[in-house]
Formats: sequence, C-alpha cells, structure tokens
Amino acid sequence: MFSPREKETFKGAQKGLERCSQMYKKYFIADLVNGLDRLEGSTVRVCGWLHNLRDVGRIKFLVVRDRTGTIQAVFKRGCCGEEEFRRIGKLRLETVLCVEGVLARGRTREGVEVKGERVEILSEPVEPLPLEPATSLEAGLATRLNYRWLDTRNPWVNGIFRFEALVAKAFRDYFRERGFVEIFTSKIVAAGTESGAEVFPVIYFGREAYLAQSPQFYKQMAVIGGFERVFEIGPVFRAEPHHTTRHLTEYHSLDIEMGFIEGPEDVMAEVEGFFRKIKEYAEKDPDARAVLEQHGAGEIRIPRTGIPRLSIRDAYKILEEEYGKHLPWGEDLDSEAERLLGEYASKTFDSDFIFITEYPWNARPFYTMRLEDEPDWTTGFDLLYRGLEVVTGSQREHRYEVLVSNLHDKGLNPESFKFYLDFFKHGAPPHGGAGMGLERIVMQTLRLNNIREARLLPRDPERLLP
RNA sequence: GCCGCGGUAGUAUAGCCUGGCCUAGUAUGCGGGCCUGUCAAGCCCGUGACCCGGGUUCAAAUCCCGGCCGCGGCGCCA
Repeated sequence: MFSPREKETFKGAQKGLERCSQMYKKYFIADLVNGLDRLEGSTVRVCGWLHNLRDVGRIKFLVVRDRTGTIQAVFKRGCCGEEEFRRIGKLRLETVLCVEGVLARGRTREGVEVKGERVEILSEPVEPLPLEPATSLEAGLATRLNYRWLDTRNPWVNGIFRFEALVAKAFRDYFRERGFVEIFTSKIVAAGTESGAEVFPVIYFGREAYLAQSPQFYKQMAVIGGFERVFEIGPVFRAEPHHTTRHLTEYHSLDIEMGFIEGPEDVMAEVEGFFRKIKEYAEKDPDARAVLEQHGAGEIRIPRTGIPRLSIRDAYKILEEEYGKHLPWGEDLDSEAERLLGEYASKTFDSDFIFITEYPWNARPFYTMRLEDEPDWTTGFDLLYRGLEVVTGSQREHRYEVLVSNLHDKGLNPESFKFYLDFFKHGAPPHGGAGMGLERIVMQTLRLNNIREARLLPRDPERLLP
C-alpha cells in the first residue's frame, strides 16, 4: 500500500484545480506533428495525458500523449509566472491536461515541439499510479489487466484495439460488398447450440436459459428466412474452464452464412476473400501499418494462387511422413498437429494460411453435411492461420430427413432440437457458412503471445473484473 | 477439469535449494532537494514488501499441508 504521507500529498493535489475554459479538442497530436508546415508559429492547444516530465531546472520538458502520439512541450523560466512555473515542474505523470503554446520546429524525435505558455489541468491522479502506461509492458499481464485503463494508454496496447476495429471493419465492408446482410441475433437462448459444449446458465424469469455459445442456428434460420446471405459480429460465451493462451470464455465471433452454394468451396472462397481484405486494409491504412510495424508483425502472407487446401486425410499423411506424428485415421487434429501444418504451409507454400478440409464426421457437429459417397467424412473445414485454428466452417445439411437421421447417428434426440428442425420444414436452400474468432485473428496477425492481449476486458475461468 | 511451475514494496526483480549473518538487496515509481535543451535525462536524500490460514523448529521469506490467485501444458475449441 501507499504510505500515509503519499496519500496525504495526493489528497492535497486536488486543491487549486483550474476549471477548463475550453473543452473541445481541435487537434490530435499527430495532426500537429504532421501539420507543422501549415501550423508552425501558430498558437495551439494540446490535450492529453502527461506521459513524461523532465525537469532540468530552469527549463522543463513535458511530454504529452494522446491516442495518436506524443509531443514535447518546453517551458522556460519566464514563460509564465514563477509560481506557475514551479507548479509545472511538480506535475504528476498521467495528469490530464492541455498545454497552450506556439508550435515550432524543435530538436526532438518528432522534429516538433510546443513552446509552452500555459498549462491547464483537467484531472490529476489522486493516488500514486499502480501501473505506469509508458512502461506497462514490463508488468505481468494479470497486473496490466487489473489496471486495464492505464494499460491501454500504452501505444503498443492501444494499437491492438485500433487494429481489431479495422479487422471488424474489413469484415463488414467485405461481406456487405458481397451481398451479405448484417443480422443481430439473440444471445439469450433456450438451448445450447452444439451438444456437449459447456454453456453458461442464466435465470430467465424463473426459467433456465443460456448465454449463446454461437449464433449458428439463428444465422441458418436467417438464410432459410429469405435473407440468403448474412453475417454477424457478436459475442459468444463458452463455459469451458480452459487455461491456455488461446481461449476465452467470452469472445467475438465473426459469422457468415450463405445460401445457394454448390459446396464448401464457395464458403472457403468468401473466407479467403475476407482475409485478403484484411491484408489489403492492413497494408493501405497508415495507422494499421504503424501498428504492425510496432508489433514487429511482418506481412500477412497469402499466396497469389490462393490459400492452399489440404484434405485432412492428406494432412494425416504429411504429419506422418514429414513430422513423424501419427494421428489415428478419422481423429480431429490436436494443437500440435495444427502447429505443424502451419509450419508446413509456411515452408511449402510460403503461406500463413492453410485450409484443412473434409473433417471426419465424428469430429463435427450434427448439422454438418457429409460427403455424398463417403459418409464418414464431411464438408467441414478449418482455416489455420500461422498454425492456429481461426475459422471453422462447412456446408450445412439442409434436408430435413437427413438432419433427423444425422441426429440419431450422433446419439442425440431430435425432440430436443425440434425448434431448429422446424426451420427446415418449409423450404431450405442448400447453404453453408463459417465462424471466425476475431481475437484469434488479431492475435495471429500481430503475433501476440496471449489471446487476452487481444481482448479489452478478457473473461477467463478466474477473471470477472474489471 | 487434470498436470507442472510460481506468489517478496505501486511495478519488476534478488534472496528460498543448503532455516539464523534479512534490521530483506536492486531498479523504477512516489515524496523532498540540485541542475538552462532534456528526450528511458542525471545526481543526492527519503518512502515502501515476504498472498491467506495451519503445522514443524529454539528460530521460517526460506521446510511441510490446505486455500486463493498467477503463468503455462493437456483435453476441447474460435
């Protein structure tokens, strides 16, 4: 804890707080840095957080930070009253303030500085900082998450979420362009989507309900309901007690579902188009480029000829022959196998991505369409991104009788899926779709080592706050 | 859920194996002082910690047990 003296000092700090005379912030710091030619010599107002303070006696340097960058303000003795000047040297880090002064060329990293004339304090910390944004990456992730509002002031951290927003935009833009309609489905549901997976129960006016673990059934309903092609960005909830670097109990799913397809290849083509869109945006958008650079992420590699496709049966062979890893025929891939196949794609195809297709029936949910002549195998596919599963999709079974028999085949009772089966009774086009993990895409693109980094407020089996 | 490792000032760490020399070291932050161009500024002074509970022992940060939390692996998944 903080010493009583420290606390006492901070209590006093609130006195003498100035009223803010002018709230609107006209320029971001990057605007000033980039607009030097136009703005040099004019009086500007820089608002943000006090990132650093270097007091060299009769000259004081304030580094002010906002979302877009940092800028140095210089205060020399005589710039303002003696008392004011003294007070500037005593400012605490992360004080929210506005500096007024003349924008000038300067011997700084940015090549710009503000000849400070006045400091307006908008808000001061009331206790010593538990985490310093400038160096928050030196702290453990748990500590950083406990003080996320300080952590996200760090540009490296903030960049993750600006990039995440761009991925979401790429998703919306791409699928709208492709004729998909955005839908918003309920997250309070009466039954779990896929048998076996853990759900969070909620009490719904005295009845048992669950948080949706996937919009799967509803996006299919929307296709059948005449929308033909739909997409959704929404939270999904999984009550699995994972302790790994790639699982969350709540994450954002990017879902698509499309009608009138010939096969799973039509879905894969759209998924691939979306990842090309991310690549395009990441390379075009200056902020995204800066974030990728700052994270040392490197380029997103998608072969010109297309993302390679590999049937899981061929994958078994490659794992056996190239890596000496044996998986029983018809088993799902484990995480090591996914990592190895990612490596294989990188080395063989110079690709960060590889589609694994025709997953075995016993590893896929009942609504997956099986291959016509090989019912032990399905139209189900995964997309591995740098060795991690980021997308799962398939053609769905749209024939009512086949769905019922598939349920039986899985040992499930069609009665408990009646509400879903009813969708298929009145004309359902052949369709398919995919679900993608937003945080996983961001994690892989920026090469983060824990998915919690890619989630503003992560939830895991232990963490429920902040 | 199972398995492994861990928990020391606000933060990050040293010390733990081999109990006593720990009045718990270091860096940074925080508080005070000096300094006319710093840019992870520098220098001086100060402040502040052994996760919780039980046990072993003359003696526990150190050894043992339980709990909570953290990091990671597995299963499962996006």
